[in-house]
Amino acid sequence: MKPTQKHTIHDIAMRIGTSASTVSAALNGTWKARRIKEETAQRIIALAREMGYSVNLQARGLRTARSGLVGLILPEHSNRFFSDLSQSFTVEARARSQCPVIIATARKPEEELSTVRDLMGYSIDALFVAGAADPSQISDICRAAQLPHVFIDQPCPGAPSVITDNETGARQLTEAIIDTLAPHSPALEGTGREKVYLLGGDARLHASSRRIAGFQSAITAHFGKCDADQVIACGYEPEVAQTEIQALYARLGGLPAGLFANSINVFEEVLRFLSQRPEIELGAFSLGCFDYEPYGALLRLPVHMVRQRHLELVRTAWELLDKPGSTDLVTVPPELCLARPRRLPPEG
Amino acid sequence: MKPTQKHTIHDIAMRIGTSASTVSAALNGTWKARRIKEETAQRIIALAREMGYSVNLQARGLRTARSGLVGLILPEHSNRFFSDLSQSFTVEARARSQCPVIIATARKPEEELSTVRDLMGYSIDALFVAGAADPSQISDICRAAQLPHVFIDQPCPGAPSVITDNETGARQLTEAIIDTLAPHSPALEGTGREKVYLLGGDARLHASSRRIAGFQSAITAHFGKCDADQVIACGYEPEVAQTEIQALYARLGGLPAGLFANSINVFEEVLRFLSQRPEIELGAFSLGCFDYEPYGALLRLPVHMVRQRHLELVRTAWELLDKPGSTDLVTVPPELCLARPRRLPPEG
DNA sequence: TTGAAAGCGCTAACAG
DNA sequence: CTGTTAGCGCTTTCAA
Repeated sequence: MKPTQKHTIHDIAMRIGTSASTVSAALNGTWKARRIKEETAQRIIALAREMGYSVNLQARGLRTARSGLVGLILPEHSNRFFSDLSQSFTVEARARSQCPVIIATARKPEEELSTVRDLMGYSIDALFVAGAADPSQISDICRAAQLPHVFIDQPCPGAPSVITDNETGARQLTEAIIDTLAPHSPALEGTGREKVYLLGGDARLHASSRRIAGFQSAITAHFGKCDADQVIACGYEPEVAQTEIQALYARLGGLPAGLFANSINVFEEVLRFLSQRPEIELGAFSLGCFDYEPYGALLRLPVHMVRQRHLELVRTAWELLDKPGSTDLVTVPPELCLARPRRLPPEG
Repeated sequence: MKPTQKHTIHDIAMRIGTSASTVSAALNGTWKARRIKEETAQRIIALAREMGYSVNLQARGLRTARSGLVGLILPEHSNRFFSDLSQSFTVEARARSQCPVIIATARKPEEELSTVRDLMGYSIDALFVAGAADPSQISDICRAAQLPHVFIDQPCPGAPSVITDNETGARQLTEAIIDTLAPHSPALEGTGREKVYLLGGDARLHASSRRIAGFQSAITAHFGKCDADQVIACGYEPEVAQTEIQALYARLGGLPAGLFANSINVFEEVLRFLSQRPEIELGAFSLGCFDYEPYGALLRLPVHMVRQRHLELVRTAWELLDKPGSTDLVTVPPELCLARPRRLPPEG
């Protein structure tokens, strides 16, 4: 109960009357292989516990050229998806008796690189990279240092990557939006208000382009065509999204039949806009979000959501690491979270 | 551009034609103090960069008995407050050129302790503990190992702690709820529906008890008294909170004039309940939440919120660490996030 | 202005 | 079954 000073294996060796290497073996579990007498091992272990001894992992790491640390870099902590990832990563790391080191790099390429270098200085055993701004440079550095690494969410050409199946997810989400469309109203025909729109995202990015493809395929399957104006890939900036939703509303002279919000930020802006509209308008509006936010389920307006399977992503990433040399791009289907049906029609 | 193998200061020393100690000094910044010729230092630095060299921090740490790592343990990542804390902690750590190691311990005391021991094995330079389930044991271990540590959010007697000023925050939140109460309706007098209630939390916990005190003081100041039944400290379990809100509604025969949700979980249950009520009932309902959730501002119902100042908490914690031996309990006032006034009366 | 040498605490041959 | 020895890569006296 009072491990006042830092003890070393030598202290223990001395008190037991044995050598440091025996103590080391007893304490790190290799004693069976080293044919240490069971009783000796137990005595050592018992004393160590009594003294409150704990190994110096820096020393061990220096000697073994490993560290027991596994890194995860991600853009930010304050984001549901990434904090879910952190959670899963922590659980999986500990299950493998590794110590997770999670660092947010603010979507800045330079910060990503310097963080990677930092982590390499600590001899981390592996690096996970989620949502990287600059995947290939990171991969270059890791490869040069022979550091096993894997990308999550944002893939890297030539390096093992695991991402969500954006196209399938988008198709399913679009179908759900279509399924909850209000009954067809001839009055709206030709106004553009009878259509479903996709808002947000950057068509040049891998993820967005797949989502757009999924959206278009579902729309075409159901309506026979998908007009160019139904895809508003205006990026991820909240201000821009807000402007666009307002513009769309003005152009159509009201809400469209349905909307596919292509990211949590965009969704937030849509809600902000909707919170200013009279409830009556929402009655015939079908909304979906490609991202997950539990509060979405608490709105009075039903919202379909797509949720990335963070645990699956992390587990798959670890598996990719286990078969070295792989440059696979693995895809994990997301989870579709359907809104419960509307309970309270606007007329109360 | 191709740092293929791991280099050491000896490699550099050899190629420059100098000694390892000179290289070491040149690279770690002590070269001025060691009176190394500027030109030598620069040549070393240039070559190191060219070779893509990076120090082995485990070796440095072993030698110096430090590590450059600072730990933060917290209950979970998937929680707005804690992920905000992680974010601030990361920024502050990097500003001090330390490497943040953030680990979630699932509110399990054993996991907290084993994580602390793990981290101590890596010779972390300091430990931050947020929302600990078992503060005093953690503090004991740290003190025994002479590891500087500080508690955030959940204080520890006898150890430096920084927490939010719960009483003031609760008083302000209650006042905000009172300020937005619907005009007094004589019909409700005596039914209990004219009162404001506090729901959730555990009166035995430090934080809850301060919040209850703040609530009662604001209520008493305004109404002249605060009945015992106005405080429903039913814990943090969502199921229980859901039951309680339903029971309250049944008992009063409708929504009360106002409600103080004493945690994010409880708030979520309140919203879940409200999402099932017709909008017309919400017109005369005043809601506040002691916690912050950005989606709260996107609801059609105005919600007042109290937000802990995560950056302030982290900064203050770091300051406490800088004046060693302190066992202060420092309090940081929270931020009151007032709902914008109701824009859309129920009649649309 | 610099180099040599010792050693941080541990592990892993290699001898016994 | 166990002890001795030789480092892992770095920092830090101490001498020169």
